[in-house]
Amino acid sequence: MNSFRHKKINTKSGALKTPFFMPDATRGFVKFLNNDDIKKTGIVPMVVNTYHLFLHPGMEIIKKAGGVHKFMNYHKPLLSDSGGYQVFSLIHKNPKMGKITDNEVIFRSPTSGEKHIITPEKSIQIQFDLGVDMMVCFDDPPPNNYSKEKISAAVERTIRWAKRCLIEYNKQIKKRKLDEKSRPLIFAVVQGGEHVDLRKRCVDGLIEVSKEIGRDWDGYGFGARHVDENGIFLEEILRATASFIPEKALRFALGVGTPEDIVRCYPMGWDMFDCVIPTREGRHGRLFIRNEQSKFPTCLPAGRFPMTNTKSISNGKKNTKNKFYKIISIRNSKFKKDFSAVDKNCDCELCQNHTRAYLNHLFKSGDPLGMRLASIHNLRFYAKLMKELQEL
RNA sequence: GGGUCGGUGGCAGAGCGGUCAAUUGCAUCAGACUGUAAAUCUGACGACUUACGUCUACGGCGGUUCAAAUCCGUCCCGGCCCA
Repeated sequence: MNSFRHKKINTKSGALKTPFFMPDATRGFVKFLNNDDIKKTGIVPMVVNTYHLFLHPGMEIIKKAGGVHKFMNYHKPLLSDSGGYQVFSLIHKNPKMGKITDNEVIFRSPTSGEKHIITPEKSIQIQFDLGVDMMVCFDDPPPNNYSKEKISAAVERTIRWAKRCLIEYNKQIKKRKLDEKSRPLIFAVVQGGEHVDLRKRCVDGLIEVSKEIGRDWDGYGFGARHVDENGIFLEEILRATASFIPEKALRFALGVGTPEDIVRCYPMGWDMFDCVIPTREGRHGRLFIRNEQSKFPTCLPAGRFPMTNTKSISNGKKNTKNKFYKIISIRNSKFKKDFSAVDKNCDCELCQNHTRAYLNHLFKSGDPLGMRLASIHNLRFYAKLMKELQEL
């Protein structure tokens, strides 16, 4: 079953081989890093966010700049998230932040309090204006602990919205005279929480939509959270959902994840990943280090690689045994006098030039340089991990 | 020498009779983070104890009071003003 298919996809900004990881450049930048930093990590595609860029700097500026690539001066593949996640992270988590109706979502800007209405059509229009290479349907990702009824309602809404997105997509393609080569790829999103039957229903509904409208989805995303409330990876849900998705479509595990989660998802058929973890954890002083003793990835295809849950249910503590990597918190006092490299086998700017003691000092001093170097290191870790997966 | 204002936990700085082992910030020590409201957030932070709790603490000593970081006396130390 674990067929390691390496798909090659073509976008107007270049080709990509799966699997690949995209860091989140939500507002058009990866915090603390410039394009040269990104390039040196080996990372190529990135994710930008429709809602955040719509708010600031606003579409007038982006259009005037000639699209988000030109604005960022980043001319490699970019995927835009639709703003659907903000329905979850802003509104579902805090109803004061806006309102969801069947027709639209009213967001209250977290910064200004200003109200903005996003509809599926508007999200797609914005994404075309951004000029990205890959776009995502506007969806409604409910928290996994909602009742099954509520999650089912979100599934149906997500399907209805996907239809509106696809209609708008076709409209924009026509209006902008785009062809197969120049059009952005479009991804539907599968909701359904922790319910396999709802995930199945969602994929089926999305397939129906594509038949009805007469255009296949280029890919399907796994929506909402892929871990339960205890942080336990929803292995069976991810596996089942991947199996429901049409074989030739791309499978995008939105928001996945830890290195461990990515490595687990890939054999299930997931091709693309994005996550804030490498950069956010980096900014918070947590550095990923490859475990030399680990036999990964050579034993991965055989399915014998230890895929321990990050947290065990019984005691809530981390199980780091047999992991192929570990994480150090560089702010911990034990690194104050540690003059070794963060990872002596790493070729990133941090590990090649500085000691743990120095990075500890940078973090203790609160200087942005520490956060930059840590982000670079973690992205380098992810880039190398993806390369290994690509070579399986 | 006279006057005056002050001396509080690693630092800064609240409290000005009981609800004070003492607000808050910083520092320190841990932890969390999964389609980024995150350079954020949470917890611990006098000693001993798993905990209940006990002890020692608001410059020193001595008073007043059922009760003092808080009131009084005195001494020591510091800032400012006058000689």
